[in-house]
Amino acid sequence: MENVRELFHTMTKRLGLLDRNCCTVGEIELSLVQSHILYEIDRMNEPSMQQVAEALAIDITTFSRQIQTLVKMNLVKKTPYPRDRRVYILSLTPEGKYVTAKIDAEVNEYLAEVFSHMTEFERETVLRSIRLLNECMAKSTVCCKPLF
Amino acid sequence: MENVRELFHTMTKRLGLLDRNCCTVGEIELSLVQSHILYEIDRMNEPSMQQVAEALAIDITTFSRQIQTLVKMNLVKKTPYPRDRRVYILSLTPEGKYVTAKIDAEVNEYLAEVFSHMTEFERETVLRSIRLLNECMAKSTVCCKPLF
DNA sequence: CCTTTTATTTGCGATATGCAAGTATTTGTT
DNA sequence: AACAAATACTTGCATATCGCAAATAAAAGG
Repeated sequence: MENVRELFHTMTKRLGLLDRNCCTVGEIELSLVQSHILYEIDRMNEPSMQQVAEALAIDITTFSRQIQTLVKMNLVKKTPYPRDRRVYILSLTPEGKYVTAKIDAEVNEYLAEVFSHMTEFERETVLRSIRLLNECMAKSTVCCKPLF
Repeated sequence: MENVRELFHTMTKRLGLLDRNCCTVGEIELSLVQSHILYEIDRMNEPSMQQVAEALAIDITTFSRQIQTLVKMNLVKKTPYPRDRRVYILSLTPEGKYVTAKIDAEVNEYLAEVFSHMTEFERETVLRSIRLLNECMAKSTVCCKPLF
């Protein structure tokens, strides 16, 4: 059996690099973490602070401060939750939505470029493989368990 | 076409989580970055500072300081390169080798657990897919280009 | 010999991090 | 109702990380 870790190491390294290209939209400079936060808020349904922080496995205190920054940048809105006033619901402002959509488009463009080096069949196989891998990681007892 | 980014987002998130479990060996606490540095030094052939920093796409100044820390921890050795005295060759100390091997074993164990949820055929397919993906990312003009 | 380039280090200011502790609110108990 | 315990979030603080600009030191090119 060849070195499986090597394979994963290379992949994560390259995905990381790919990721880093995707954090500037016009005037706005985002850190990687911030772009992930925007992505998660967009994806989740009226999430609370806790929920997003947990989904991204970010410490809640760090997360709290990141959100403060994003609110100041006018990308995220914090709405008090009427049924439980300890809770804040997070959402994207119109500007936040715009930025998130831009980043999403850019990432997808990058990925399309990567996939352009494959045949249609290979592309299907790779995507199916990633889907399967995600499922199996979700099943794993080692990581990810409480978070997804 | 479904959302490809979603797939990659989930995968990188989970790989990141998996990674985070792998940075403590006995008394020694490593950051994620530090464990990647050890891995690269181990893998490369008598690399210089530059080479490792570049392979990991870490800023050279940050890298310099990380190496100082790892040298203090007695995990990495810096050897002056006789042919060019500006250069330092990096290598692992016996302790560094031990720690790196331990981490490697742990990661492989985690991966084996993830793969245990697949059939042999699926496992082969997934590994082949990752290999292909790595190749295509290396070919990509968007990222990774000067680095690998 | 002197200018330029290259490899690495240091100064510094801006963030990011996470633990401990604090505030505010809700929930559970009697 | 009253109060202890739990929960959601924020702030203080000490530490770590980041990357640009500048410094140092050595090599390479004229």
